[in-house]
Amino acid sequence: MIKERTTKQKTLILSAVQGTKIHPTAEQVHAMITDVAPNLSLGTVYRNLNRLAEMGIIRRIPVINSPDRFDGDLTPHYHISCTECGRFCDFFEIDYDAELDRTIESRSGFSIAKHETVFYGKCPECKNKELN
Amino acid sequence: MIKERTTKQKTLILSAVQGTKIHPTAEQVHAMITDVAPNLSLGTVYRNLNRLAEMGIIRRIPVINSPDRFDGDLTPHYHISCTECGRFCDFFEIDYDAELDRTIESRSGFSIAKHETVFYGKCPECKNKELN
DNA sequence: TTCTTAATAGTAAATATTACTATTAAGGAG
DNA sequence: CTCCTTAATAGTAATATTTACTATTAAGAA
Repeated sequence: MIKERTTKQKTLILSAVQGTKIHPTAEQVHAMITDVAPNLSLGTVYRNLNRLAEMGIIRRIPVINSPDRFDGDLTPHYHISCTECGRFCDFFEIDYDAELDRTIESRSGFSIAKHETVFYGKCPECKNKELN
Repeated sequence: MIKERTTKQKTLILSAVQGTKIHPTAEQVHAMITDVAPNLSLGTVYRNLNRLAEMGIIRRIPVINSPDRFDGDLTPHYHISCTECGRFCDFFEIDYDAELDRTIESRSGFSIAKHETVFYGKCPECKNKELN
């Protein structure tokens, strides 16, 4: 019984997301791949990113003033976004609070799968630029 | 010296966002207002929502699989999103962790203005539907 | 190797958002 | 209150961003 085929495109897209720390947008994933697979279409990128995210194989992260970003690192962690330059990076030093999910669950009646937290501020570089 | 004019449209848009708990999208804000101001254009809604959000008068909340939502309630609080039906609501029972912002700040070098946290899961209604 | 059909490429279309321009109107100055 | 400057709007076009559609390709079971 066939359910999910392993195609070159799907493999490329997944490894592109898993092989970078830039948290690429769909457009960026497409650009990263077109040199090795010039015919790979943007629609295919979107379709596979969506599916991979739904399956929980990659993460989708919505960000203020940015298209959605994708992260191949499933280790629960938070992100920081620079509101000046758009720089977007991991923050591992504070642990993901899984306890929080259970608390919300018991108090809201929802079943909670996860939470996404993004910190917004100015990166060191952009802070410096403002001094000039 | 003029800097910011108070227009009917701007006032309407702000009070629409402040007067609801549905966390409307830009489109929804527009729909909420067109009965009292039929000529108010969608572009004006976007322009004002963006400005109000930049000024910190309202909040913009990006959500997975949803257009950005706006919240007139500036009280720091978190949100829950139902991944089945898209229902989106406040969760006040857990306090916003302002401490977290200071911790990230000192460890990352960023200056942090805030963080946005959205919990994802299934609302009680959607949980029930699945049992059938 | 054959065959079924999931998945793709290519394209069109829908959705979401921003930009542009003639016109309107907010509000300071007289 | 009236005039005047120009910020802001309406209306529209344009630009993302994302999804849908269809003929064709190719994964992988038999």
